[in-house]
This record gives sequence, structure tokens and C-alpha cells, in this order.
Amino acid sequence: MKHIAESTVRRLSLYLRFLEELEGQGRETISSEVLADSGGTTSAQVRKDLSFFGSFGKRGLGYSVTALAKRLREILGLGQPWQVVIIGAGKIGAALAQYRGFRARGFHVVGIFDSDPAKVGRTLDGVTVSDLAQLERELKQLKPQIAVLTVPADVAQELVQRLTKAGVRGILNFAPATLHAPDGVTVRSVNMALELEILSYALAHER
Amino acid sequence: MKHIAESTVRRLSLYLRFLEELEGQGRETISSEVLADSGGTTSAQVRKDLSFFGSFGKRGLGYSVTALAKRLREILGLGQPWQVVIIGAGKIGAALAQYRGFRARGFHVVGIFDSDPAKVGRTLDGVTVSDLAQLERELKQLKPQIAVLTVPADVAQELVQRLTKAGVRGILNFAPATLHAPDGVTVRSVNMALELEILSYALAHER
DNA sequence: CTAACTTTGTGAAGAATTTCACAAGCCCCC
DNA sequence: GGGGGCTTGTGAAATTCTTCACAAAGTTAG
Ligand SMILES: NC(=O)c1ccc[n+]([C@@H]2O[C@H](COP(=O)([O-])OP(=O)(O)OC[C@H]3O[C@@H](n4cnc5c(N)ncnc54)[C@H](O)[C@@H]3O)[C@@H](O)[C@H]2O)c1
Ligand SMILES: NC(=O)c1ccc[n+]([C@@H]2O[C@H](COP(=O)([O-])OP(=O)(O)OC[C@H]3O[C@@H](n4cnc5c(N)ncnc54)[C@H](O)[C@@H]3O)[C@@H](O)[C@H]2O)c1
Repeated sequence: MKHIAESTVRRLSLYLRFLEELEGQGRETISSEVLADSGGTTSAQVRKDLSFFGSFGKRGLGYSVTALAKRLREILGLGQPWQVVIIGAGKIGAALAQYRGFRARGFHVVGIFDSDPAKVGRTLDGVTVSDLAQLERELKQLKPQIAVLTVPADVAQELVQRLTKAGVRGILNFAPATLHAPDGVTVRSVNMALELEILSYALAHER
Repeated sequence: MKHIAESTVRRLSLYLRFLEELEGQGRETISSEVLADSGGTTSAQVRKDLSFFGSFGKRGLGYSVTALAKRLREILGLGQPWQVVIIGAGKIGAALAQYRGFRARGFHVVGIFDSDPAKVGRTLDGVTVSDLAQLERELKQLKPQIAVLTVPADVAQELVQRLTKAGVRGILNFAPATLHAPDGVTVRSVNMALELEILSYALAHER
């Protein structure tokens, strides 16, 4: 399959969110035009995005809401549930562990780890925090595909190593650090301070 | 000034973070090559990014770490402190309110608002949570340029309206909603579920 | 059944971004 | 003070991404 740009995948996720809303409302079909508005883009862009994966629409009518949503879930890999572990049960890690939006999308938090004895043993939304020392041992059982890193920046890279070795294939990092992983392991970083800085740039350069 | 791509601004922020690390280590100069590695890009890209704003380097030598960091802070609008309010003192709002990384970059949380009486009156990192009903009255005093939205998705848009009317010019939104704001107001969204979905896409399509 | 209308799918054009590649500038050493 | 060695700054080329624009296909109404 041809390489698909991240911007395209991002838009597909937005389309899917909107389609699921429409599904709830019992709407049956939707045009690329309306779908475009929902994601802040253009109808041509929507059609082009979808065309990478096939042709799902009916000319003169639009797309079947349920069929397109189903297809997008497959494309995005959301047909199956994913097992997720969270490393770092601090403020942001705890918030994420209790966040309903993940489970709703098929991301199941199956384990939480922390190195602080004061945090170990606590339960967050039904999952007990384990000691980081048990990481490798427990991952053998849990077999998560994805890890969320919410630890201080200076230990993030070493955890990437350990997680990778234990078979984790995707990492979502919240620490402000540039991380490196071997081929076959995908690392994405969410950097909130950086988002504020982009805002700061925009405000400072207005007009 | 010519329009600068968001991807460029994003990289400038990364360069700045690395430069500040180097400043701490007392390093005096740095080449585009080394700077590139830090941000996961190429030396040509670094030089091109910087060239939009002038020429700061010395051929044969590289860039002065302190001078470039200073210049980047100016470019990014970090020369001045920004006043920030957080709307929604829930799990993620509370985590952000207590996050040290924001203050370190000159983003000062000066107010927190919530509509839940149980949350009002609590203190997070020295700032007391106010009743949302007091929003307009208190914003007149606080005059924040930036608001962080950590409320449920279905009330996010109406808060954009109120904040905009009260003079806020930049909004960082964490709710999974596509928001619209008038010209002159910048809205950025951080969508964590979407980040996981992009990861999911990558894992599902590997090789 | 036909005609008017709507909307898709997609090449081709256009715009934006990244990479290439190299002349020019500066440092350092002899 | 000249030469060798680095590294910048930047046009030009290459690549990637978005928009345009329209034929083809389907719908709806009469
Ligand atoms: N709080 C926020 O709003 C926020 C925002 C953006 C980024 N971040 C980043 O997220 C990370 C966590 O932030 P936080 O505010 O939750 O901090 P925190 O101090 O509340 O949490 C960090 C947790 O990691 C644990 N930890 C430390 N070393 C560990 C290790 N080697 N293995 C496992 N766990 C370990 C600590 O015990 C602690 O529980 C930091 O890198 C921070 O920069 C936080
Ligand atoms: N918790 C997470 O890890 C996480 C991750 C990604 C996105 N989000 C999003 O962030 C938002 C908040 O999530 P949360 O987990 O902190 O939820 P939460 O329920 O803990 O917090 C929401 C807070 O907003 C307050 N609130 C509700 N309506 C309000 C209004 N009109 N004005 C002011 N405050 C109001 C509530 O009282 C509550 O304190 C949601 O949109 C959620 O989807 C959360």
C-alpha cells in the first residue's frame, strides 16, 4: 500500500468521529461536502482522502454513514481492541488512566506502572498500579501493543528501550523529550508546552 | 512577514528546548547539523527554518547558543509572560494547572474556573478555583490572553464564545470537538484519542 | 423513459514544503 | 597573510500535499 500522509490519517479520524455522531442520530447518508465541514476541510479533500482506500460512495447520493464508519474503523485499525499500559501514575498518567474516551475507542488500559512505592498498589478505574520493577514480568502476561509514557523526561528514553524489548510496538509519549526507537516501533509525542508555544507564536505575530 | 508554516514553528520550539539544555551545559556554539539531530530533522531544514527570520549563524562556526535561544524566544513570542486561565478543573484541567512545564516557559496560570460547586473554592498550585458564573467579571481583572479548555465536549463551543467576547485571543482545547472562533482568535486542539488512533493506524498497517 | 440535478472519483494543475548542492564567509593554523 | 577546512545561507530541484474541474454515474421528478 502506498504511503499515506499523517495529515490524511488525522482527517480520517475526524471523519469517523463525526460519522459516529450521525450514526447515533440515525442519519443514513452523507455527502463529502457535509463531512468536509465537520472536519474543517474541503469536499475534494474528503474524496481524495477516501480514494486512497477505495471508492465507498454512490454518485448523486453520497456515502452510507454506517458503511463508511465501519470501513474507516477497519482502515484505522480500530476493528480490534488494543491493549494499553500506562507508565507513570502521576497527575497526567492518572488522568489518562481514568479517561473514558480511550475505552470508547477500543483502547483498553490493562496495566499501570510506577516506580514510586507510594503510588504502587493504588487503583485507578479498576486497574491497580504495579511496581515498575515488575514491568517485564507483567508485560509477558498483559502483552500490550501500546504504551503511554507519562514519566519525567529524563527517564523516558530508557523506558522506550525496556518497553520495546518487551514487545510493545507503539508508544504515545507525553514527556517533553525527543525519543528514539528501533524500526518497527512507532513513537508519537504529545507536547503540550509546545502547543502553547505555537499559540504564543500566532498571538505574537497577528496581523 | 511571509506566512510561516506550523511545521516550521513546531521545529523552532524543539530547537529552543534543545538550546536551553545546551545553555545549561555552558556550551557556546552549535551547528545546524547537531541541532537537526536534536529535533529529528536535517541540517538544511534547520537552516531554512531559521532563514525565514534572518541569518544568525557564523559560517565555519555555527550558531551562538545563547544568541540563538534569545532570538527564538523573541520569534516565538516568549519574550513576554502570558496570562493563562484554565476552564474546567476536572482531572485533566487539574493536572495542567499543576504542571510546572508551563510556568517554566512563561505561561502563568492566573485563574481556574469550574461550574461544579464541589470544585469551586479548591486551590490548585496556589490558584483558587472560581465559579464559572464569575467568568466575565474575573476576566476583566485577570486579562488573560490565553485560555485552556478542559471541559466536556458539548459545552466547549459555548465557552469559546464567552471567552472570545471577554477578550481571550488564543484557546488551547482538550475536548474532542471541532471548534469555531471569529477571526483574530486562534484555537488549537489537542486530541489524545486521535493520537492513539494515528498510532493504531500505524500498527495496523505495518509492513 | 427522459431530463434535470446531484455528487462521486480522479487526473491534472497548483501550492507548499523539503531536500539538494554549492558559492561564499569565517575560523584557525602555520 | 595565505591556505585548508568547516559551516552557513539560499536558489533551484524534487517531492508532497491540496485544490480544481469535469466526466461519469447515480437519483429524483414528471
Ligand atoms: N501534568 C501535566 O499537565 C503535564 C503536561 C504535559 C506534559 N507532562 C509531562 O508528563 C510527565 C508526567 O508529568 P506529571 O505532571 O504527571 O508528573 P508527576 O510527577 O505527577 O508524575 C510522574 C510519575 O512518574 C513516576 N516515575 C518517575 N520515574 C519513573 C520511572 N522511572 N518509571 C515509572 N514511573 C516513574 C513518578 O513516581 C510519578 O508518579 C512529565 O514528563 C511531564 O513533563 C505533564
Ligand atoms: N482525562 C483525560 O485524560 C482526557 C484526555 C483527553 C481529553 N480529555 C477531555 O478533556 C475534557 C475534560 O476531561 P476530564 O477527564 O478532566 O473530565 P472531568 O469530568 O474530570 O472534568 C471536567 C470538568 O469540567 C467541569 N465542567 C463541566 N461543565 C462545565 C462548564 N460549562 N464550565 C466549566 N466547567 C465545566 C466539570 O465540573 C469538571 O470539573 C473532556 O472534554 C475530555 O474529553 C480528557
